[in-house]
Amino acid sequence: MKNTIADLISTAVKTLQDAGELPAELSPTIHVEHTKDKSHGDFACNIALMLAKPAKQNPRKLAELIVAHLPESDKVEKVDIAGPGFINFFQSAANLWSMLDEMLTRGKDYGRCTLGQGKKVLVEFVSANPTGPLHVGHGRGASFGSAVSNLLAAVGYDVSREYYVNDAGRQMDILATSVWLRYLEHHGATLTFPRNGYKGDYVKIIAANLASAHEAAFVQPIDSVMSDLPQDETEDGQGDKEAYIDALIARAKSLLGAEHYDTVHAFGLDDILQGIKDDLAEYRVVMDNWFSEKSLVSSGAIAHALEVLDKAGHTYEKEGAIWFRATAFGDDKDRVLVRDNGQTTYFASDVAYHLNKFERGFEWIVDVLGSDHHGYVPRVKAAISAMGKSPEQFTAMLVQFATLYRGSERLPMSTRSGEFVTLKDLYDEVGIDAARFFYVMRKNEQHMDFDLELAKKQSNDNPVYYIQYAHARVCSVLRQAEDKGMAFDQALGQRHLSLLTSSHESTLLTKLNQYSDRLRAAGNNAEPHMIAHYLLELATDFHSYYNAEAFLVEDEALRNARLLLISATRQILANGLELLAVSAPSEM
RNA sequence: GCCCCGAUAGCUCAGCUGGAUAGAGCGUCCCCCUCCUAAGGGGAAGGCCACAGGUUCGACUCCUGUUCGGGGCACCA
Repeated sequence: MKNTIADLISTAVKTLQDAGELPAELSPTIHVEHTKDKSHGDFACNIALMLAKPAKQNPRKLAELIVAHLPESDKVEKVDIAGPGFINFFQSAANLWSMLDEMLTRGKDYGRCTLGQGKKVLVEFVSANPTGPLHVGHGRGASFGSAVSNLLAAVGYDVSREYYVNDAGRQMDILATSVWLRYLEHHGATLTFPRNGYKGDYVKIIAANLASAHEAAFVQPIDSVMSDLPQDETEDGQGDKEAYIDALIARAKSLLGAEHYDTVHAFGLDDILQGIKDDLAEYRVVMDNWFSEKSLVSSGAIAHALEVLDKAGHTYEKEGAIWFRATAFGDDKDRVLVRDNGQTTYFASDVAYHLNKFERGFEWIVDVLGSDHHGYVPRVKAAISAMGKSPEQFTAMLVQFATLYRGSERLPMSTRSGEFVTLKDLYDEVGIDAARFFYVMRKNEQHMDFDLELAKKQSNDNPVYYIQYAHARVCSVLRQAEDKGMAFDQALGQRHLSLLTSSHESTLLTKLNQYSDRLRAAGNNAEPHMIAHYLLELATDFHSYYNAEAFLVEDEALRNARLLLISATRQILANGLELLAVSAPSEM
C-alpha cells in the first residue's frame, strides 16, 4: 500500500514537472509512512516539506499543488493537508476489506513479495568451531540467522543457508589431543590435564565412546606421553600453556602415527558435529549445506584463491611469508596468507571460502557473525575486492554478544573451560518457542542481557505466549462457532464488512493492513525483531477487541463479518510466527 | 592508542531508513470473569531520549566532541 501511494505521488510530481510548475531536475525520494495518530489518516507523506526548499515554494502551497494533481484511486478515500504541509491519506474502506479477503485467499503466502527478484543469496550463520556443543552464546546467531534467512526468502530472495565447519587447524588438534588424554585416563592412566585443553565433560564422554569403539588401540604408556614436555602454566603464572599444548599435540601425533591420530581427530569431530546438527535441527534451524574448511585444501580451492590474488598482483613475500596487500583495499594492515613454515592461515581459508561462494553462483553473500569478528570484516571485504568481486555483494551482519546472567551473577561462556550452559539445556528448560522469540526480539546490534533465571521462571510471562494465546483464542472461537452450528461463512462475512464500525475493529483492520509493509521493511533491512514487535502489537489489538466485543452473536451478518476479521488476524499471526520459526498452537 | 556496537520510564527493550503529543512489557497502584480460554482486558503513576555543540522548517533519529559500558585490534581458529 505504501508503494501504491508513493506511485500516486510520483505521478503527481511528474505531472507538475511536465507542466513546468516544479523544476524538472528534482528527483525526490518519496517517503510514505504509517501514521501514529488516526486523525492523520492511515499514511502520511512529507514530500511537500522536502521539496519546499529546492522548489522555492511554500510547503503548504506545494502540498496543495501535489494533491490537486494526484491521480484518482479507488484505494484512497480522502486526502488531507495538515500541519506544516504533510499530505495525509485516508484509505478507502473497500480497499481495507479487499485486503482481508486476500489474507484468507493467499493464506500462508500473504505478505510475501518479489522485492529480492529471485536473487541467489547465501546466508552463513552459526559456524561455531566444532570443539564443543553449542551454548547459549551461539543461540543468538542461530535464531537471528535463521529468522533473517526466512525473511529474505519471504521478500523474494532465493536463499541458501550454510554452516562453515572449521574442521581444520589448531583448535581441532587441541580437541583431538584432549579426547585422547581423557581416553588414556579412561584406560587407567593418571595425569594432570593441560590448562589449555578442552575441559568440558563432553570430552570425557567422547573419550568413553572412543574406548568402546576402538578398545585399547590407542593406548600408550603415560610416561612416554608426558616425558620431556615444556612446563604447563601454573596457578602463579609460571610456564607456557600454549607451548605446552602444542608439544602435547606433537607428541600425540608422533606416538599415535598419522593414521591413528586422524582416527581420533575424526572421532571427536564427528561426535561433536553430529551433536551440533541434532541440536540445531531440534531448534528448527535447517542448514542447506555444511561446508568443510578441510575440503578447501583437498579441492585446491585455497591454491586457486591464492593464485587469483597473486595474478591480480595483490600479494608479496616478506620474512618468508606470503602477504595479502589488504591496505590497498582499506584494511588497517596487510595480512599473512602463507606462514613462513609453509602453512596457510585461517584467513587464507576464508578468502578461498568467500571466492568459492561467488563461484557457486551466489549474487549476495551474507555472513552472520559474532561481534568479536568485526575486526575481521574489512579484510574479507578487501580480499573480495582484490579478487575482482564487488564488495557491495558482501554483507556482514554482526550479532552483539548476549551476556548471560543467573540472577545477578554473570556466567562464563567459554567452551575451553567447559563452563557454559548449552543451547539444548536452554531450550529444554524455557522451550524452543520462548528461546527463539527471546533472542530475536532484540535487534541484532543491541547488546542483550539474558537472565536464565528470569527466562526460566517467567516463561509464562514471555511475550511469545501472549502472541500464541491470541492465535489459540481465534482457533477456539472458530471451533465453538462450529459446535454451535454457526460455522464461519466467509462469503456472507465479506458482504457485511461494512458492519465493522467499532474503534477496536478499525484499529485491528489498520494493523492487519500494515503487515505486508512491515514485512517488506523487515526483509529489506534484515531486521527480524520488527516482525516480533509487529506481532506483539497485533496480538494486543486482538486481545483488546476480544474483551470488548462478542464474536458469536445472533446476527449472522455481523457474526460472520467479525469471524472474517479474526480469521484474517489468525492468518497473519501464523504467518509472522512462522518467519520466526515459532509455533502457532490452536489451543493452549 | 586505533576500530566496531551501545546509552530512551525503577528494570528489559521498541521507536518502521529526519516528522505531528516519545511507546510496550515487567515491576508498583486501582478496577473488570453468571458472558467466545483472566496465559486476558481497562485505568494511574513513572522521561533533561548520557552530556555539549552543529546541520535542518523540524533531531531520540544525521554530523563532531566528551563521558560511561560491551567487544575487537596474531605468521590462533
